[in-house]
Amino acid sequence: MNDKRLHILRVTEKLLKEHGLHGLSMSKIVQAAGVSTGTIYRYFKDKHDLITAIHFESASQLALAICQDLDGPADDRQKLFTMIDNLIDYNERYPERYLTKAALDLVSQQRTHCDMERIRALFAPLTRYIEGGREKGLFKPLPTDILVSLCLGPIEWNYHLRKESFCTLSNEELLLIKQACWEAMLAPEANPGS
Amino acid sequence: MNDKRLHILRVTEKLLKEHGLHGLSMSKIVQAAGVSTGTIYRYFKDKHDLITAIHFESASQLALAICQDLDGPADDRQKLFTMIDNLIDYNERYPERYLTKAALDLVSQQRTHCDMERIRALFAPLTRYIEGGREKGLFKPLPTDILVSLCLGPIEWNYHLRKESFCTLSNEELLLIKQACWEAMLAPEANPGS
Amino acid sequence: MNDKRLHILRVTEKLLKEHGLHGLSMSKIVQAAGVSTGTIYRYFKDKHDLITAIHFESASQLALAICQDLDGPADDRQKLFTMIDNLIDYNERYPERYLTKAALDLVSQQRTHCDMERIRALFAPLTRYIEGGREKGLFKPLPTDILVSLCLGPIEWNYHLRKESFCTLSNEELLLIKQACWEAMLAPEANPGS
Amino acid sequence: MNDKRLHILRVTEKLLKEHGLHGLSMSKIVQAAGVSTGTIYRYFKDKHDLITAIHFESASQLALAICQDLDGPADDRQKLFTMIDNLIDYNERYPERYLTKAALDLVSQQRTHCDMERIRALFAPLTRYIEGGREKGLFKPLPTDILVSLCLGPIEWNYHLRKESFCTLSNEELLLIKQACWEAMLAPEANPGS
DNA sequence: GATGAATGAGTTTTCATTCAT
DNA sequence: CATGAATGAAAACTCATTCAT
Repeated sequence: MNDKRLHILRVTEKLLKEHGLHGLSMSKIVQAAGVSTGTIYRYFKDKHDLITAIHFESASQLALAICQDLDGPADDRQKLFTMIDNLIDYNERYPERYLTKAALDLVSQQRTHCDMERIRALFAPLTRYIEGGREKGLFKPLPTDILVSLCLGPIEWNYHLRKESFCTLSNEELLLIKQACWEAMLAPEANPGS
Repeated sequence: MNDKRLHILRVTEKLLKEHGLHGLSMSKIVQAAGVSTGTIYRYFKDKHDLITAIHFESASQLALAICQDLDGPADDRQKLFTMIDNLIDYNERYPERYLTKAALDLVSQQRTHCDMERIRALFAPLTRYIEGGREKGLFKPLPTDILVSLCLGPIEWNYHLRKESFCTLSNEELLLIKQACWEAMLAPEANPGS
Repeated sequence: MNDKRLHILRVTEKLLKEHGLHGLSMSKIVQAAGVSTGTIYRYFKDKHDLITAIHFESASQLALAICQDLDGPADDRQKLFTMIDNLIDYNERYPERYLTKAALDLVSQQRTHCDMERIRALFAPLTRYIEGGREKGLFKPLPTDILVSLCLGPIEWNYHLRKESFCTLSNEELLLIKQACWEAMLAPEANPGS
Repeated sequence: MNDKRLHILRVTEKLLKEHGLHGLSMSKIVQAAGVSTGTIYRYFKDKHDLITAIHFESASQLALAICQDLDGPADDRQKLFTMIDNLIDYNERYPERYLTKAALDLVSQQRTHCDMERIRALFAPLTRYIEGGREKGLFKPLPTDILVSLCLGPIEWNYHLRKESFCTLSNEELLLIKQACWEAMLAPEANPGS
């Protein structure tokens, strides 16, 4: 059944968050998941396959979380604010995400092109948003990656450094931050003050 | 001599960058460094100690690189531009740094308080810069960590995702980015356009 | 199966007797037992655990050997003679026992309280015999340990020093010895000659 | 100087008593003795040589301790009582002796014939005592080793089992024990009561 | 399909000993 | 004579993977 596959994935993800890739062994998974050694190899070719699957799941979930409610009718500024809220929400709910991501990065460097494409597809709403804004002349004339870094990078980096200070910020402070991220992307002409 | 300790550190760092923590074994270090097994254990208590030492070195180097030429007479905007240039420089010269950092984070979560203090001290020029600006009313009234994330996060995150596109950017594009990072920190009243 | 655990124990014991704890290595056990490295670690947590298990087995066997046929209807003097015969028999059959015991003592000093209790229980017939005799006024009014040392100590010490001369003694000589051990325990009033 | 050799011997002996042979490493000796690695190898050919030297020292000390004041004018019974007192004294002062002895036995099985002869010579007063008594018809017509086991074995075995109960015994109890050891050796005709 | 005992190559670590200074 | 850094063979132990049941 696919239930078992999912169960193993969930348990492994939890162990990764707790102990990191270094410190993850198949026997720990076996113990924690309550299945037998052989069973894991029925659902995953080998350890690498399991890790890669988790990487894919993790990236997918992040994409889904960020892009939630993005294609609605709101204006562009509001859309970014929504994404940032989504991102903060996601990070607060899964506080160890970045550790996991970092661990996975090291293993799955050779992740299949196919997987990359599927993940990229899940981020499509974000890409569309950025590219749309740039074409309208609203955002700076920079590569998409760079624009994404300008508007979401500060939040991501902050969580990466594990300064979990966002949840302690007041609404005014959060607004200041969101406004800063928004303005960072704006084209000079769209941002007359600078 | 301390030469040998340093030599082992350098070789290990190189191996870490090439194969990740995952593919690092003491015997590989022994071979690559041209020393005997026992020698490593003369200078480092065990593998963990060696990894921790590299982490410390790595963080120190980043701090030194970023804060280079920061205490000169330049104006605040120019100082940030210098730091960003330093950061880009450093990342271009050590393109695998983030892989290493990510790997190290997973191992050295329990790094000693003492080491943390020493690293923090190396970042002091950056901290002083941020706090000075905030007190002058130049920067937004936000915690230091957040301000650092706003001005350096975009670059860091971009490198973290290994989109090594900065070196392909034109000078105009780089200027746009730096300006965006600068404005992200500025207090609303200091940034009349927003 | 528990067969394998027992097999490893037996093989290890043999190696201990041949080379002492000093010359015992896991790889020698692996070779001698014809199992793989990992298998040993399935049945014993680590080397110390294996040694401790052997200690326990060894003490159990000694207790069983000594106390054999002790609870029968024989008179008290005959009972001691039986025990001494058992002890000599056991030592002749396992001539290296003391070497093993000495080796184990050094390692298992911190053997679990639980194990101690189980071993003590196996010696219960001996203890009962001694205490019964003392209460009857037949044996000297001394602690149980001391009485045991008086009646079995000479034989034990002799084997400990590896003067394996008992087997070369005549029946008359053996009888003299046994009689001496018996009289050593007797209360003065029960032993009118002294 | 011979001072250094003696110092190393003493320190090693102490370590042996504390941790057993298993757990004794040259580096521990180096640390505890405050000399350099090379120095040990100036005074002892190798580890085995060092252990053997300690064995010899240890056996010598025991012999000296037991045979102290043995050649005086006292009667035979009093002489045994003196030896037993000496033995108890020695064991109380060096409570870990047997552990050390056991450890050494395992290593020095192949101790040189020459050393054996020298140790045997140190026990000569004891041997003379036993053999003299036997020839007089006072002791049982048994081999010397056996007679030694009969009169000193109980005490030795008791200490071997680390029941350090002798120091808690009253003088009457001690007298009972000594008397028992004495009688154990006596020839039947010399011990009319049995 | 599921199990988990068995495998053994590979890893980390120890430690007696040597030798250049 | 003394030192202690360096050595490297050997030890203890791990763990991804297989396969008979």
